[in-house]
Amino acid sequence: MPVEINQKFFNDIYAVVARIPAGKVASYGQIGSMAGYPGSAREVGYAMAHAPAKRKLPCHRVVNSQGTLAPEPVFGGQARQRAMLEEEGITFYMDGRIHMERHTWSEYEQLSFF
DNA sequence: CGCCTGACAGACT
DNA sequence: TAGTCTGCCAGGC
Repeated sequence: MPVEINQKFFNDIYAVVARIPAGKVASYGQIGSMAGYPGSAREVGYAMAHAPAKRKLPCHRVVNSQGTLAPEPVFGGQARQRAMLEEEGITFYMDGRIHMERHTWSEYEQLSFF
């Protein structure tokens, strides 16, 4: 069994990120809280930066609370990340920020009531 | 064990 | 609204 990420923190973070559905986004802080580590937004970002490709995590759906995209070097540029999100149905404001109020992911939305 | 770094967040000016 | 400062907490040295 390969070594990879043994840290429970990272594993828990990745588990939550993997559950983000297409067409939805979640902030770093939100992911941290849902994984059981409130106030660890920066660690979530660190985890994404070291996320092994094998996990196939939708890290492009994890954005900061302001709705702005990751730095240029990530995802091959913000335009690239934006394109991926738009393909999933995410909409943006004129200034380039994500329409957070409309796309932020809520666990409850996973429950099918109808 | 101490100090710096970071794909953040929220408060403050 | 934008720019700056401080708090977070694990990882790397």
